[in-house]
Amino acid sequence: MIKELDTIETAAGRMTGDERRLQILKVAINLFSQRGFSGTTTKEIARAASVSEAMVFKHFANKEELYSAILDHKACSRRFKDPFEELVEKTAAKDDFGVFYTMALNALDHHSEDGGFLRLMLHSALEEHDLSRMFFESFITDVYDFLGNYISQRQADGAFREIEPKMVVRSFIGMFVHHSLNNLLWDKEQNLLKVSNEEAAKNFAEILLNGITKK
Amino acid sequence: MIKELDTIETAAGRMTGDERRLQILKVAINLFSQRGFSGTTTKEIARAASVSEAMVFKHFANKEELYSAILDHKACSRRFKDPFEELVEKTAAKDDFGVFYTMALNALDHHSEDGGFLRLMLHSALEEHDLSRMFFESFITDVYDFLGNYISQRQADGAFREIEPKMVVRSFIGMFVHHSLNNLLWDKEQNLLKVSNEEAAKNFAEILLNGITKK
DNA sequence: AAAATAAGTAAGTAAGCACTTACTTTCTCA
DNA sequence: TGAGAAAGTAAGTGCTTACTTACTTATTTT
Repeated sequence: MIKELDTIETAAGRMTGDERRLQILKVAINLFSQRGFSGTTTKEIARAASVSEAMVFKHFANKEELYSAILDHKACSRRFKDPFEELVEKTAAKDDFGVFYTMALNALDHHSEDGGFLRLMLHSALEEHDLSRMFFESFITDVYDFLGNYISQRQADGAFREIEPKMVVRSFIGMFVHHSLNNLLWDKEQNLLKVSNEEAAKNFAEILLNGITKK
Repeated sequence: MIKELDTIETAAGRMTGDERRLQILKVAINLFSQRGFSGTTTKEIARAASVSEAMVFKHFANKEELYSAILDHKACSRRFKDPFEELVEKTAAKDDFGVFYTMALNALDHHSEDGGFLRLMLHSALEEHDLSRMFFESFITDVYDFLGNYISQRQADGAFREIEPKMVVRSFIGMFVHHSLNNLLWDKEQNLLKVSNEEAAKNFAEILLNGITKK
């Protein structure tokens, strides 16, 4: 909302084509995440990027293509694979708390750093755009596989109770995603519940682990 | 999507003012929940209600007021209080599983019966409309109080571990809300995870209860 | 059955939308 | 240094939007 200005990195002035393209893209990401696709006008995008509307259409054939470009940008630029790297050691060490804590904390930090990301995902899911569908198919299914496999393995070890692993994954993801959604949409001032991401991650991991370990 | 026709209750024909008003409102709720506020045109609403656009504006001064009317309608018509009644007995009986199971199942059933409700809430939250803010302030805070108090009480009984009750409530709500969101937005065909509401509610309640009871 | 009232519409209006055209300014390098 | 290329714009285009006006039809009331 007040962010409109700081996205325009170096005031105005002439840029190279690639610079301008990227700048328009970033401005668009910002606006789409705030107002959604149909709620954002190309005029607003141009204004926020301090260029004429014609420049927007020089770089992107139409509004729809701008939206698709966001998909490429977010999909490429995001380190959607590396949170796993950190987790692989912890799974190897069978550090149950470490696995769940790290997973939750990474997600919570990502969500609070880049609130626009969640908003964008929600908007595109509601508008039934490809953006969230592709994210879901490429990333979320991986998370379910990764965590699901770990849980199965620990069940085989006799460490965890017998429950459908996917139900466990869904429960856990639900905890921190819903927490981020609350902070982003309904309880921005955190009147209802104010905790650090570390504290939240710790609580979520503890509840879940106690919930699934054998006594 | 295919629903457009069955909302028009008795084909066309002349209606009384109140009947027509309600019919337009229902049609609007349907469309707003699918496409959001800025994604829905007054022309579409009129078409879906088989009346002229002028009729829409005879009953609602402007598009904004239509949105507000939805708030009144949903807030009044909903039995936002009675899920508690069922819970009160269970809390009185200190039936821990019953409390959490019933809460989850009620919510899950409500969400799958009326998918439009969740979509409407999300749209209005993203668009920063009053609809979801009022729902949050009137209903969600009550849930936190109700469940939070129960948890505190059971902690005093020595039945539950010492954790911030509100963190427990958030964890639990997260489980089933996220589950509904998944079924509604990302995994409609339930390829990733297919369970009945009863099964899901049972699992959520068990995980949470084991997660917070003293050993 | 005439007068009054309420339900309904066809055909607008001005502003806003995504997108284009025709043109100017600034940079680059042979 | 000057020609070609790329960055930039002002001022449109036709269509869609939320909303209105001036009128017609059906139902009640007396």
